[in-house]
Parts: sequence; structure tokens; C-alpha cells
Amino acid sequence: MRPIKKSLLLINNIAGFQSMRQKLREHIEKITPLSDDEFEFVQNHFTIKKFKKHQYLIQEGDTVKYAYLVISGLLKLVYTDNTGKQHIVSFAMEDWWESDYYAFYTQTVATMSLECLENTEVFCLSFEDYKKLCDGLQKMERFFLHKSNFGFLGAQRRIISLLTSDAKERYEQLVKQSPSLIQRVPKSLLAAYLGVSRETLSR
Amino acid sequence: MRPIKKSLLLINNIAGFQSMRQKLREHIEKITPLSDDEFEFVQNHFTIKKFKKHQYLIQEGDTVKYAYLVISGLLKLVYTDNTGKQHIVSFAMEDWWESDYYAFYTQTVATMSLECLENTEVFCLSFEDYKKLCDGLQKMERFFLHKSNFGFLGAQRRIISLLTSDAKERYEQLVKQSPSLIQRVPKSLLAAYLGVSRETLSR
DNA sequence: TTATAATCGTGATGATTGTCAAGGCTCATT
DNA sequence: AATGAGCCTTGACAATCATCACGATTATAA
Repeated sequence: MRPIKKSLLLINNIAGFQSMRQKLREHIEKITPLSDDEFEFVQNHFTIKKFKKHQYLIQEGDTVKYAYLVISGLLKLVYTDNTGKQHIVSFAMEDWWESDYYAFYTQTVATMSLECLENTEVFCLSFEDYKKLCDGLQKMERFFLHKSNFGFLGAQRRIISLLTSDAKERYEQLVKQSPSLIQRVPKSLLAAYLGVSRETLSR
Repeated sequence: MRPIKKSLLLINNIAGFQSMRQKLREHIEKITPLSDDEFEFVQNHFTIKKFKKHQYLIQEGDTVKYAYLVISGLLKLVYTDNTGKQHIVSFAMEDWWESDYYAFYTQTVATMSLECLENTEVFCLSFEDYKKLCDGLQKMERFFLHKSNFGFLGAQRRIISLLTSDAKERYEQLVKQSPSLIQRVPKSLLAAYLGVSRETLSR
């Protein structure tokens, strides 16, 4: 009985691995097509990790080794201010990249933490491998440029939202923009993302 | 008399042009070194324009042809909300890139305006030339990736500031971060940048 | 110079929001 | 069934901030 179960498990793992690989490829090919050889090269720079709810991918003070691509699950990127209050810098769902990017790019220690809100599967990309990908395949540098550009635009849109809208309007914009988040995340965290108190969001 | 004056003017223009070229090269070489040939290639994709105080580089509704690199002067990027109130998305001083980037990258019409607060000299880069630079010289794609990454980090820092700090603290952070801005910009505009009213900033 | 427009500071008032506190609800565990 | 943890709502009060209004000072232009 045992051996059979084990080999079934192995098959499942391989199937899971293939499916993860496929998701990585689809993710990149939304931006730029890749040949099989190119994808093989790319894929070799990533590692897979799984985390459970409440686990930390990054804690304040850690050196930040990786940028993460979320395949399934949900993360929160949190900045804790000097009074101890927590603010959500961003949520990361399927198909999102996340890290403490300042610490990642400058290879310094994290000022933010990255924590699981659900069990989460990610691809990990070390800073070294990030550079190797950029050097080795111009398509990947193009890919990261595209991601960075649109990441910037998203951040700018959020700044405009914070400047122009009150709590209620910001909440409505979020509902419209990411309706699935409202279902998956406790409202106290949505409040910490929108920059209002939990009580204000209730009303 | 006339011809002499004219030729002097020409010499001055050439000298000015050389100095502008030099600033462009220094700007890029802060990120990545260039050979003379490479810089010649790069420089051919830029055009120079001068604007006077109160002139618009981009008006809401325009198609956005260019991204701008400020060589001297000062710009404000403004978002006007549906009540007609103006919010400063960012200021652009010497050595800063600015545009309505969403409209630039997607080649759609501007939702923001870009206006001179001082007489301003800029290098203009069209979207086509931006792509040609990325395609023609990997160093330039690397350059833009670097700019985009740090632009994103700046926007993220601003989001954190808006989430964690009240008006007074945000003003103090701005003084510390860009003391020259406080001198050059009327406080009503600083207020529109920080997300508070002019009166609150006074106190 | 004179007139006009910008800019800045300040007072009074009302709206929005944060904070503190209490209570209800759901869910997992015992 | 009972317990406790986590999450949400609501009320009362204080702090913050926006708005409107006025006057003073400083640029800007005719």
C-alpha cells in the first residue's frame, strides 16, 4: 500500500509542479511571448515555496532576498508606524508581484512585513537571479520594465484617490476595482488599506 | 553690426545646446555609462523645447506625445477632480522625468495637466522614440527600468506618508526631503500636494 | 507710479473622522 | 452546551480639518 500511495503523491506533485510552471509561463506571456528554450531558461531562475496563513514571507528587519510572484493565496504588505499602528501598503493576490521593493533593490533590511492572509503559493526570485534574467534575456528586462511601469501607475492612481476622495468614495472605488478583495479580507484590514479607522468604515 | 550680433547669438545657441547635451549625458550616466557613439545614438531621439511660466506642456484631453526630462525650471502635474478642485500629483524639478504616464504609455488622452511654475527647459522623448531607444540599446532599457523602479518606490513612500502621517508631519517630511521646493513653490500649491487646505498648512 | 492680482495669515463655524467603550454575532474548540 | 477569540457595529466625545470671510503684505503689469 505504502509505495503506491507514495508514487501517487509523487505524480500529484509533478502534476502540481507542471501546473505551477504553466501559470508562470502564462503570466509572463501576457506581456511577451517566449520560446520553449527561453521559458526553460527563465524558469530555472525561480523557486517555488508554500506558506500557510499567518506565516511571514518578510519581517521588518530581515534582509530581503526575494521578490515574490503569487500563484494562489493572498498576502498583505504592512508598514508599522512609530506608534505601532499597522497600515496596509498593498494586498497581493494571484498574479501579483510583491516584496519590500526598496529593501530588495538596494539589498538592505526590510522596513515592512509581508504576511499571508491565506495559504499561499509563490514563485521566488532572488535579486541575483533578477539581474541574471535581465542580463540574459532582453525580453525579461522588457517584462520587468512593463511591470514596473504599471506598478508605478497603480501607485499614482492610489495617491490621487487618497488626495481627492473621502473615506466613503475610496471604499466604493475599491469595491469597483477589486470586488473579490472585499469578500476575502476582514474589513478592519480594508480600513488599514484605505487609511481610515475600522469604525469609520462601518458607517 | 547686425551680422556680428547674429553670429554671436548663434554661438551662444550652440554653446547652450552643447551644455544641454552635456546635462542629458550626465543624467543618463548617473545610471549607466555610455560610449560617445552610444550617446550620439541616444541624443538623436530627443528634442529640446523651452516653455515659459504658466505655459502648458500637457492639457487634460490632449493626446500625450512626449515624456519630458526637466533640465531647468519647475513643473506641476495636476489632477482636477469632478468638483473642479486641483490636486498636485507631483512637482518636477531639474533632473526629473514627468508626463501623464498613463496616457503616454497607452497613447490615450491626458487626464492630468502639466504646467510650468517657472520658465523651463526640457528634453522631449516621443513614445515612438522611447520604444526605439529600448529596442536599439539595452543600456537604455536598463536605464528606464531603473527610473521606473525608483519612481514606483517614491510613489509608494508617498502613499505611506499619506496613510501614516497627519498634515503637520507630512509638511515636515517634505521640508526635510525637498527643502528647495518650499522656497520655489507657493504654499497653496504645497497644500494641494500634501492633501490639506491652504489654511491648515498656515497653522 | 498706480492699479491689479497673488499670496499669506487668522478667526469663526461646521463637518468629518479618530478614539474609547460596550455589546452582539459567528465560529472553532472543548 | 459552554467558552473564548475574532470580527463587526454603534454611541458619545474630542480632535482634526475644510470652508468661508476678512485684511495685510507682496509681486506683477499697465
